[in-house]
Amino acid sequence: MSSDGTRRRDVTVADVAKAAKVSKAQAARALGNYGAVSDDVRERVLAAAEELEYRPNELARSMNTGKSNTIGVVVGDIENPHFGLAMRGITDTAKKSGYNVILINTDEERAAEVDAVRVLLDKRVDGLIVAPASSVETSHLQQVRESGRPLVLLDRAAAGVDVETFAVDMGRISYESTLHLIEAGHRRIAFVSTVRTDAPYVAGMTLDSSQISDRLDGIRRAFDDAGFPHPTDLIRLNAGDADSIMRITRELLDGPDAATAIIASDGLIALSVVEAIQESGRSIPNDVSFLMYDDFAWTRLTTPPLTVISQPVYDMGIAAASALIRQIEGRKAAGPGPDLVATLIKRGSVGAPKDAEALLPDAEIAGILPDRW
Amino acid sequence: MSSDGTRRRDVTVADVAKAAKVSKAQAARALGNYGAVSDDVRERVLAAAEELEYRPNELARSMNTGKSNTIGVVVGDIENPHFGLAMRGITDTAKKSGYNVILINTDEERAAEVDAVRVLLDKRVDGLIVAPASSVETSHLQQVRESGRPLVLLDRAAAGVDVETFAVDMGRISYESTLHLIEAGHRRIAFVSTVRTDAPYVAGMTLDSSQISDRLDGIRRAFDDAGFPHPTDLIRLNAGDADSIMRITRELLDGPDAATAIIASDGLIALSVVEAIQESGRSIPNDVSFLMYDDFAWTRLTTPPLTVISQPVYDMGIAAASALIRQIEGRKAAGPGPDLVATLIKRGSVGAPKDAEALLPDAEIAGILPDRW
DNA sequence: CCTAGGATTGAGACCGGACTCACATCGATT
DNA sequence: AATCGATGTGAGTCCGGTCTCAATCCTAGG
Repeated sequence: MSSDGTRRRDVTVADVAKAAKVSKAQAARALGNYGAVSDDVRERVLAAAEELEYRPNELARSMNTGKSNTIGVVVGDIENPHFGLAMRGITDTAKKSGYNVILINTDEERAAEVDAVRVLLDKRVDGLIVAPASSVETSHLQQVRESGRPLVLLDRAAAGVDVETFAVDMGRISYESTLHLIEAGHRRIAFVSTVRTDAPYVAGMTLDSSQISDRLDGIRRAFDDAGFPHPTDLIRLNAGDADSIMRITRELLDGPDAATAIIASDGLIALSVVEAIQESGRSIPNDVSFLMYDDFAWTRLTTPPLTVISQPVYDMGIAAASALIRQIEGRKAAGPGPDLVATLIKRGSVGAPKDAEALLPDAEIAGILPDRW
Repeated sequence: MSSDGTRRRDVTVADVAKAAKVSKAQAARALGNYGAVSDDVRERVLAAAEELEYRPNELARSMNTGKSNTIGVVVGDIENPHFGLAMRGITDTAKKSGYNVILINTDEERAAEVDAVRVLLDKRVDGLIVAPASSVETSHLQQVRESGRPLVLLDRAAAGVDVETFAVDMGRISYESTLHLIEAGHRRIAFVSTVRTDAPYVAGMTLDSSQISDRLDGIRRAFDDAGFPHPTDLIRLNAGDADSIMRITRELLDGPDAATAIIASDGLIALSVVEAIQESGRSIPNDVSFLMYDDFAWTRLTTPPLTVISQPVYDMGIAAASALIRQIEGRKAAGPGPDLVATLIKRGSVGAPKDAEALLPDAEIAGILPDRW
């Protein structure tokens, strides 16, 4: 056991003061390094503190400074390396400025998120970084706003919550990527996401995730601009666990009207989609083309290496934390934040569809492609 | 900006009490759900609280209960999915029991870890889960012990720190895996780890990481039992970033005495090793066999899928958090914890070495293999 | 030598809850 | 009707710091 007889009560300033034979106020001043303290007193206090192994109680300190030097982070799933990396950016930045991080995982459940936000507010964090599970039901975030506590959003925007948001322009990159697929000859392009919806997808509908809405918009615009109909039957939302994703993938690839290309909405989905493709005996990109969000290191290791949409996740974490801390400390924004742009990294998983003879790299498509391509 | 004129000072029990026309004590009782309160008072107080949107200040509460309902977690690298998953186990478990988690990343730096522990102690966390960067220099962990605050170790043991530790038996699984490679015909088996050492490796030396020491012991024992000399020249520690790992891998595969099999000490190392192998134009397992720690989903996606050592990381997180919370709440261990055993999952990345004609599946080896193989 | 003004210092209030203690209140018991 | 135990209740203390304020100490200028 630990007990060496004495049940060690924490050493407080009062104890140090007594040992140094000064008033509590003086001891506190010497320890806290504020106010006026004579060298003599300071020395005695510091010596006593050392001797007694005094450690300040941050809780008490926070109580009357009103600052906890802690920021709360609410994400859907840290198990997802996407958030793991963002988290890294956040903690690295926080540490540099002397802040700690309380992390709460919501499993992408709004109820859990509401709870998380409340708990963090109750714990008097100095500010919050939230990756909102829903971009629509955001009353709890508005409440944060009203509480006056700084708030910053990560990864996704939230309707009616006018705060700094650190996310990439999904519409743009989605458009660009879809065009890339269309240019390769694909018309039957599927999109698989775990975002939950009650109603089936229709163009322009409001989804719980602004991110996904934006991506779908990008896809639609690409098809529109290319002059082809957008195959909305291939939009698969509500993809849940690994099994369900694999099932969906098999469905997508079966039948006369099968998809010729699949876009996976995140790294976790990608794993199951690729696994299902491989299991079905199909090859990428000969039988199916594949494109995914997030450039994880392992995407270079598959055969062929995967074409991905790289997002500056670590930088997003840094930017979010920096901005939050700036707000906490009441400083004005020095300038526009860093450009958080996603880029399409073309590797080997996108090729021409099998029935490629049906199409040609027509001027019609080439015409709409930006010059830099 | 946010100010609607009033600089909203937090609503306190005193405010609620006044609004409900009762004493502060009564309001506190009604709100905190303790002591004796008449129905009438309770109703009025709760109504007033609702009206004023009262929220308790957890800091204040923690101050005089001495409980913060927060546990501190110190890991080397949250970006590493290994810890991401463990973290998930921890947060899931903590949430169930009403605890929050403060996460600190140490970058595997001991100084940062010492700091982290101190900060968390100062913040009066109720307990700590640490994945110690060093299994040797553990004075800061002993101090935690002395402070009387519950402590639990994750992933790695620490010398002189007698607390519950949740890690798999690395010696056993390393032995088993090495035997698997030896049985396949390998004699030149390399091991790549990022663990830092000053001196070059010699058998039995003390490393900063008990985990790696145990693995190396396992390898050595396997070679001993199989009756072959352990090629210590292929033990590569101090592997740093991706570039350095790739360089090391190339060295390992070059020359007349090249390695015929490589064991990667974790998922991050594995990525670079495999990339280097592929880049060098070699194929797995025809030119090199490969084995790695941690069964990440992507390891099934490479060609061939990789043979891995699966660790119950999520369960380790759960077990660690459960045990810690049990200690915090002063309960005795109900029984032995769950068995945290690693298993070798044989997939396609281990084959016979190229010069396989030199050897045969001799009885000598078969003899030492456990029956269940 | 005297005094103004800055440097030191200690007492005590305060942050926002939890909790102790002494003092009602009240129905039930005998 | 007097008594007793079980509630109810409010005043006030405490947790461990920060910070205000008035008092005291010095030292240099006059």
